[in-house]
Amino acid sequence: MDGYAKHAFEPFAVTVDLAVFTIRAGALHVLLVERGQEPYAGRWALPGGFVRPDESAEGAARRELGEETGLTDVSGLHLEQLRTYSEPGRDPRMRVVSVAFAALLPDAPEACGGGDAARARWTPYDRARELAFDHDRIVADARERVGAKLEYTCLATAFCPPEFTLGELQQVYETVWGATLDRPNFRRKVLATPGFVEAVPGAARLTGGRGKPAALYRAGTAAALHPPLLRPTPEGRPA
Amino acid sequence: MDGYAKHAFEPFAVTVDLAVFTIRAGALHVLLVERGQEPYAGRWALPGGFVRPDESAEGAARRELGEETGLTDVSGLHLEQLRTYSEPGRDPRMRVVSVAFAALLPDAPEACGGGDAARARWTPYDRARELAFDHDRIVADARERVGAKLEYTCLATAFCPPEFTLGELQQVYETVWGATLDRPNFRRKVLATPGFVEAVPGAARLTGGRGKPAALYRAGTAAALHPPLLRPTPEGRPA
DNA sequence: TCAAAAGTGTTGGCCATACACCCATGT
DNA sequence: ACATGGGTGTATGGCCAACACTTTTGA
Repeated sequence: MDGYAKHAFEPFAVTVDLAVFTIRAGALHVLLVERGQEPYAGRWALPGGFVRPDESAEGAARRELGEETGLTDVSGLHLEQLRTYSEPGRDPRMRVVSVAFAALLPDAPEACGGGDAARARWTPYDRARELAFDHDRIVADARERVGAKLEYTCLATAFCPPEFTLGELQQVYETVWGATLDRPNFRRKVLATPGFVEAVPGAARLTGGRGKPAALYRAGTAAALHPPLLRPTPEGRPA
Repeated sequence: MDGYAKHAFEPFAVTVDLAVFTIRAGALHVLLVERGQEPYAGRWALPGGFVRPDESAEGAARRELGEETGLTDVSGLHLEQLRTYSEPGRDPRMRVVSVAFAALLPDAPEACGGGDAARARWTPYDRARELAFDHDRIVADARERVGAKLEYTCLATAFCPPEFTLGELQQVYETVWGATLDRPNFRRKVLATPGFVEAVPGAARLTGGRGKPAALYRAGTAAALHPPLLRPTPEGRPA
């Protein structure tokens, strides 16, 4: 931080890029926007934009999130800094350093595509390929981070509406991890963690027609998960 | 990323800040430099500097790490992006966005204080207070991250010289966590994790004069730790 | 009456904690 | 001889995966 003067640096542009996830129809989806101009015109990309002079990167990310999703109250949504991508040449025109964020939403407000992007669309994660710039990598990093964080934080509730059933919560895990979990054990683990979820005293909701109505829960106040809820070892890992 | 033009942004300065940790005399130390000019002249700060036009933030961090520590081969050392600090006003003069890194070194090359900093010094973590800018927060974030990563990665070997004893490795954990661990159990857990450490076939080294000579180990190739090595619950946590 | 989903009970095995104990070296 | 640190053995208890079972609804 020493030895700088006004001319000691070349100006950098600082942007934010957002990997916004939701779960729809049992599949992980990510919000993409279609680029209207070169470079990468017509290609899909992560939403994002410039950090303004008077705001932090977090502020910019939250503002963009609101603009792109059309959500008015974006204050309570989970937004997490992922990492910063700074390779020279990641934008062909100029030096752009981008602070990437991961955001999690409950099943999506269908409306999206406000802001300055041409179009916006929820895309199944598996089909979010060949994105502009280095966004393929960013979205892969974000997905890995989200998957890992489900293990040891209470993050999964961020994918759920304000009131949800344990079955829905379990589907979040199963969708993000691509694995199936044992329902009785999942239930016990969640309920055994104080502050993960809290029961809603009143009603019970129908699951989708068939089956016993499930109890409703709200997100609790805890942030960390002790002990963690580990994803099943994919194959013969020593653990 | 849409809608930019050469004038669409105010120039930001982009810097890196490094929280470089080592273990000395059984205590966690962090590398600090003394600032030679305003603001915060005379105060201690994290080493760091501007990202140059032709290098990434990682490249800048590695370069600064070499300059500040005097290490010539800095290629194998653990360097990890922590997060980016971008609050407006974190530097009183101008808009500076800083990408912070955490680095881990084996017991320190005594020589430090090259580069453009006035002086540099290894400081016990507990005395690294009232640093310049928001560096108090950065160093605290870095310490927390390192402590957490010891649980589920093989990172601890980054604090050790190329060949080390299990006792030294255990001291890394005990120092960073501020807890004592059971030696037999620690040993078993480490050896039960394939790729964490590998035995050095040849010699055994004296521990410091007294005691039975300890076997030597090298860092293995594994990155993750399954199952994790959890820090002892400080006090009656439900886990 | 059956299917489907929620929820409860139970058991067996694994692992980790705690601690006892032996080994090798310097003083 | 003893202190010091390295290393091995072992048993108890807790946790968890697996699965059987009951409950409540819609069709």
